[in-house]
This record gives sequence, structure tokens and C-alpha cells, in this order.
Amino acid sequence: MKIEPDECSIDDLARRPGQSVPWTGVRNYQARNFMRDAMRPGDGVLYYHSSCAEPGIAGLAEVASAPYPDATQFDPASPYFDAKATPEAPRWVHVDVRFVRKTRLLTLAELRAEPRLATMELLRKGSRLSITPVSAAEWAVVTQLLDR
DNA sequence: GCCAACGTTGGC
DNA sequence: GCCAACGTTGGC
Repeated sequence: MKIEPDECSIDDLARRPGQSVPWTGVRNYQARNFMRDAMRPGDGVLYYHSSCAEPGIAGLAEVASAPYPDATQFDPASPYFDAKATPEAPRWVHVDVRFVRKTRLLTLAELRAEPRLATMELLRKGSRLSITPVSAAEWAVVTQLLDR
């Protein structure tokens, strides 16, 4: 899962140990669908800092809830307000995430240099999705690199 | 700030 | 359903 560290860095997340943090604000259907259809409580999350000086994986988190409606879509004062969404027919759902641990920064350059990650969705050319699936094999490679 | 890549919108 | 215009993402 990508996040701009200005919004909620791994250090910000670490200040809320054991707490569920609602992953609000996703307004892309594919990313939503990954949360809605492919994530289950307990699933591992690679916590990726984007749009910053040193983009890369900065820690691990885990999925901490089933998918449920994003409250910000109903709030006219929110930048994520969606006039076409109603509580009866919510358009946007998300999961909660929970801090697991901070890691060293595994930079985007390092990730790109690893041939075993060549087909990872996050690294695909032109990939902009803020939430992408990680295969078990990719997870194993990444966690190995993180502990190096 | 630039720009490639991609998603969304809306007229037709 | 097509596709041009526009908006967003995100590395550099």
C-alpha cells in the first residue's frame, strides 16, 4: 500500500501500535476492488512511501478489518466527498491497517534492481495504483531484502 | 516543474 | 461504444 509520508509515514503509524487505522480516501476502482475482494484480516502489507525524496518500502503493516464503507465519501466537508455515493449505495470501501514493524528503507531503485521482482505489480511500468497485490513469492523476496 | 502513463468524463 | 479532453499519479 502506497502512502505519502506527509500523510501517514511508517513513523506516524508506529505511534499508534495496536490501533486500527482506516485507509480512507482511495478513489480508484481497481484499488478499491483489491481491498474489497482480495484482502483479509491478518494479510501482510508492504508499507510504501511514495511522492517523497526517497520512495521505497519503509515497514510492514497488516490488514486489520474486513472491508467497510469509507465515511469520508458522505462528508461534504471532506476532500474525498462523493456526491454520487449514499449510505444505501456506498461507492467506496476500505479496510483498516495496523502497524507491524518499521524496517530499513528498501528503496525503489533496489526493488527495481531485483530480477525476481520484475513482474511485481507495484514496479510495473506506468503502474500508479496505490494498492496492488503481492504474491507469496514476491513477499518472500521483499522480506528477505528488508532484513539484509 | 516536467512528463509519461493511466483513469475518468461526457459528447456524439 | 468511441474517443478526445482533461485530471491524477509519482518518479525524476
